[in-house]
Amino acid sequence: MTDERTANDQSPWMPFENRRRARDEKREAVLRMAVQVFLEQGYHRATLNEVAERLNITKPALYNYFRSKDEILFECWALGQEQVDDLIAVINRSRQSGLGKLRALVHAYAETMATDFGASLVRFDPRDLKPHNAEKVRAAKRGIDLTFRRYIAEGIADGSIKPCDPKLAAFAIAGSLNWIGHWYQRGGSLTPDAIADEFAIRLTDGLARRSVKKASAEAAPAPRTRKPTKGENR
Amino acid sequence: MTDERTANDQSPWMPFENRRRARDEKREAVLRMAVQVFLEQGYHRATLNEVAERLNITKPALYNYFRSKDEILFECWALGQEQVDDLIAVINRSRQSGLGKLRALVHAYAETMATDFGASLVRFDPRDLKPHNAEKVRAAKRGIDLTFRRYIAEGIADGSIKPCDPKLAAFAIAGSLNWIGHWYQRGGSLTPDAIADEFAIRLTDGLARRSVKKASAEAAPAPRTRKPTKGENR
Amino acid sequence: MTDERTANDQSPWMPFENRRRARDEKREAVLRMAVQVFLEQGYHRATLNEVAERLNITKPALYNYFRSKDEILFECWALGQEQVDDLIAVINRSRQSGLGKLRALVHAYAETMATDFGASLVRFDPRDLKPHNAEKVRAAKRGIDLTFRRYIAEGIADGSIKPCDPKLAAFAIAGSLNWIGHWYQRGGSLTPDAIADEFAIRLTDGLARRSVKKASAEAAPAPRTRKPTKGENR
Amino acid sequence: MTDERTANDQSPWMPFENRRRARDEKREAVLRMAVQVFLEQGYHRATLNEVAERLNITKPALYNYFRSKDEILFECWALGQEQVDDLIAVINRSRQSGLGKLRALVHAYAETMATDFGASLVRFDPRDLKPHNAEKVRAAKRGIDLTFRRYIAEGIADGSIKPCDPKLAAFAIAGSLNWIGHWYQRGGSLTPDAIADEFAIRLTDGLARRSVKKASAEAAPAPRTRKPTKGENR
DNA sequence: AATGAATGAGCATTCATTCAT
DNA sequence: TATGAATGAATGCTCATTCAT
Repeated sequence: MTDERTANDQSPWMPFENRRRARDEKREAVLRMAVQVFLEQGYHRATLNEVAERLNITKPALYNYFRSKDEILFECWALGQEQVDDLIAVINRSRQSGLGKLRALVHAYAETMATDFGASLVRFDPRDLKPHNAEKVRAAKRGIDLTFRRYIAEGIADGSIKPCDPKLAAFAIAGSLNWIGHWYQRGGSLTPDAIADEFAIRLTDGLARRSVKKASAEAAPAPRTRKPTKGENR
Repeated sequence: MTDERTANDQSPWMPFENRRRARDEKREAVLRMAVQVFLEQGYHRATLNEVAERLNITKPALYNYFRSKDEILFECWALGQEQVDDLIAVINRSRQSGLGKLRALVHAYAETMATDFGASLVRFDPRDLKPHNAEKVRAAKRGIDLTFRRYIAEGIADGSIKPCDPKLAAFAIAGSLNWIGHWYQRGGSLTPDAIADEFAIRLTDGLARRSVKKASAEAAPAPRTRKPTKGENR
Repeated sequence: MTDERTANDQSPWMPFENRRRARDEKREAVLRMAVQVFLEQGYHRATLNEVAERLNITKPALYNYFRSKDEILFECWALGQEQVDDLIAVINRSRQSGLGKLRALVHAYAETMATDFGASLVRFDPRDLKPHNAEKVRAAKRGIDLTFRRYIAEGIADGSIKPCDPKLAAFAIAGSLNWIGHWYQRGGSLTPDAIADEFAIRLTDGLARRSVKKASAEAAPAPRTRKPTKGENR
Repeated sequence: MTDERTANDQSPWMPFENRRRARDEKREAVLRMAVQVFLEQGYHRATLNEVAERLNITKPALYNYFRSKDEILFECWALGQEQVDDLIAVINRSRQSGLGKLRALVHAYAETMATDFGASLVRFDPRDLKPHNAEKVRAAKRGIDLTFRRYIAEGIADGSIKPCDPKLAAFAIAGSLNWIGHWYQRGGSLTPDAIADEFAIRLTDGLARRSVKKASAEAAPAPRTRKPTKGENR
């Protein structure tokens, strides 16, 4: 923590840059500690004192970086959301069948759920946020849900996924994944990657026109289709 | 103590019975209102005042029926757990394949998740309870999880379920189901029964040695998506 | 509780008398239990529920006999005060020297302090009473104090007591005695009578123109320290 | 408050010192006010609000210095106990006969009883404390009692005190002294010093092998520790 | 940028007391 | 007379937030 400070004193050329970097680093450090404490104890039972103490600072110091406890909560969520947004963006850019995209999303999302910020997406309660932010959260959740549905619809359209109700299928899959955020614990017998692998298969196998096992046994190349326009999914 | 009272009246055991029944009814009314408020606002944001006011009584009156806020929380959970215990007991007594039991459990559990007390099983935080009760909750959760795994293992043993890791499969299924407690809202477009039907198929189809569709296609020429005869699932 | 009731029903001839007697007996029973609980736990920590439960009745039942908790407290005190008043009345009527009266008072007061109602004289706080009653208590306390002083003054006048400041002497003696109410416990190694004997000597010996020891040594060749015939002390 | 700032510029280690001192001073101020309110109204009737308001702060501010109401009570008691411990330590170090030590203790203890913190030793109820602290209090009380007994026993051994039962003698003396804490009021006609003088003589005269009066009459220089003149009061 | 101190708002809980039965 | 139920009043305590330094 004091490292940046000293660094700052030693490099007077870019004091501003350094300061801002130091500030951002501290901000992040707060979030990393906060998300941990919030997950560990629950948002309401967790106190800012606890967060501050673990950072070896005092409570009011937190207010240099955040305006309120719920803003901290929101930022924790936002970091997790950012991860998901990125991961969706990558998949969106990829050229795969609907099933392929769905599997990629399941895999990546499962891994995310095993991180602190990822878990914060499903273990924090939007009602603890200011209405303004709560709405952002709800919108983002809807967005993720729609992405699941879209991939499924794409898969149905391109024949990689058996016809089904995308809405309920998405709920089922998302439920399994979100639940990871509740039961996964670091240091358990399962690595996030293993979980992700397993879920990517299991959750989509029932939907696949050809199950993974059979498909790979037959060595049939994954059916590829064009990417349908968004309008088509809806 | 109440003997003179009862003896005094005409129906010796009625008044006492009546009193006790009235008391139990009120206790339950409190729980029904409390679970509603707790789900609606979240345990910490909800105040006993709110619960009491909605019941047209005053806060201290609640203490005639419960010793503390967290005891109310626990009792809400307990009512939900009771439902699940009952439902598992019934399935345990039934003579079905592992797959059959699993499907029956999925169906019944899904329906339970759509009730207030059912949702309280997954939306309340055991850490809000006294250690004593928190442990009971955790034990019960473990119990449910083990039931899922057991049915799967049975299914693998009797050939109705494809070989797989019961632990992860159980997590995946339970996750989907538990998530219902988070998104289901009364008055939505989906009835609990419809959800339960759909989940019973979808979540188990991937595990079944023969998928529902194929199996029914072979057995009966009526390809059903949504609503198979209930008898079939169970 | 029901005993009086039945007795009442069986002897319809004097129902009124019986009722009143029963009522008074219950009233006293309440006071005996209350003083015990109050002493044991302290007035504020003690609840009427506790008192009632130990009597196998319910809290509101107490209100048939007393108007308020502090009235119970006052009545406990009053019973103790009555004892002291009686005991002073007896001594006042006796024909003794001032020293003799003082010793008699010390002895009797010490014994009283070892009773529940006696202890209530010094262990309850008048500020817990309604102003009306608090004033009665204070007046009575002053009365006792004045009695001590009067006996001392009488003793000085009649030569049985060495000249001294009656006020401070009374304080010193009363203090020792009152303190008994704080430390005495039933079942301890000292009997109330033994304590009373000892205090009667010790607290007055310093005041006596002739100490007990010397006096008795002159009168009788049996030097006694601990246990003179009761008659002698009084 | 501005003091630290100025001091800060001049002496680097001052501000911390100053802060701590300021804090300690405030803590003490709280205790001084609290003991006053507690004595005045009784612990249970006194509210932290009252204490805070008299200090021109708000209730929660008190929690910067103490963890709970009963901790404040305990600290009040502790300050008084400290005084007594010190005073006993001094007497223990002195070279006097048992009688001399006893008289010194009586005198000093009497004076202490006329202070707020001294009175708190006997007017607060250990049962209002957490078990942990209550035990400390009881142990300390036993310690004081034993000190009285020890001095008496020493006196008997060295011949300065007439043979007697140290236990009861200690009770009698301590009772008189403790009672001071109940009746003494600032602004009364008696000064603490006068009371102490009087009690030191009166309470020990009965025990002395030679009474003060006689002894001084015989021209034996009274072995005095604390307070020579004022013979008039005696 | 950081801190000690203070505050305001809120909430669970307790308990004497009342009342209808 | 006794009870179950309900209430009002009060209070200790917590904690996010602010402010002067």
